[in-house]
Amino acid sequence: MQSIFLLNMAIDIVKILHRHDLRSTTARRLVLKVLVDGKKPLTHKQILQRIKEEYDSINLVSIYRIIQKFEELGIVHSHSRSGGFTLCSLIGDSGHHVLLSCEQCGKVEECMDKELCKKENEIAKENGFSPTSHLNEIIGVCESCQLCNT
Amino acid sequence: MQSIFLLNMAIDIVKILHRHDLRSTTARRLVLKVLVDGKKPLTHKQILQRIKEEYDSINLVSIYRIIQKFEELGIVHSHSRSGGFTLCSLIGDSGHHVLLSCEQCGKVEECMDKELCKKENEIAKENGFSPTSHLNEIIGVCESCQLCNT
DNA sequence: ATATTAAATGCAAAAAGTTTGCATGTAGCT
DNA sequence: AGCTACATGCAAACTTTTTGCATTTAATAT
Repeated sequence: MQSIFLLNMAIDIVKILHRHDLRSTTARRLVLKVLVDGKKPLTHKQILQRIKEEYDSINLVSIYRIIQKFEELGIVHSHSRSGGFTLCSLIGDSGHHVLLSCEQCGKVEECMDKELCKKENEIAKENGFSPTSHLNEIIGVCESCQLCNT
Repeated sequence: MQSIFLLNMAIDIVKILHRHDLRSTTARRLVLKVLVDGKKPLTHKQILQRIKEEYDSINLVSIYRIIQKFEELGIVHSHSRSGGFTLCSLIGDSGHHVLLSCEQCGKVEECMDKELCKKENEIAKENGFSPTSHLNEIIGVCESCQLCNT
């Protein structure tokens, strides 16, 4: 795999990797770049597709391993969903991940909410749990599908 | 498959099925009974195991189909989790499902919370979503594992 | 620059979960 | 009891995810 595109890759990407004591490999840079640019949760396959379209080909297995590593280090969250796929999203510092998934068009959006996070920590506490992370999914019908239905 | 145990099966089970216009088959009664008795989320395989242990053998495929049907009718929720398995739990009328899963011992508890439900509906509304259901998972360390760690 | 070494990747194949097609069996009804 | 539509079992397909091993590569020292 070549690294032609390394030059115009945001420096942050490499920084993030080094900050976590990760070797800055081409595959890792690409996965991270796609997640940053994507600005929304992606499945492993989608990550692969985007990398293929925009850059070069890498192996799906590597994406699994990279995501796993990123997750261990707290760089991404992966969220298993019914239907047999898993969404991966960057962990920001803006609070708590909530997935809004439309049961009609299948679109998945993501939003953040700090209050929800707080509330969940309370629930954890009430049950004797020491929380490390949360996952939320709200299933419903999105705005555009609601309009179509009328 | 015999129906020896049909006699001492709570009448509610059959009622629930009929209320949803479902044929009261042995397999469905067993799945429902195990979920009711279990009082906690179970995977498809766990449901199968319990049925095998306590009653008779049925096919895993049937469990998948039964759970799918139950889910369509709003009798159960299934919650995909990282690690490649899906938990099925009865939908009660006590509010909102929250899974508390311990990352050390793997134990999964379930609790209900109406406020969380309300908060999530607000979030959905803010994002133009018309919510139909929610899923929550709080990952952390349970009480007993915390004690072991000290 | 080159060599070294531990770590990361690619490939193939296995493993696990889930779905599908089809023949058979059964619940609910007459 | 017989009919019919629906449910189940079985085998096999399909999808996602994991694993083992040989090869390649990043980071470091020479």
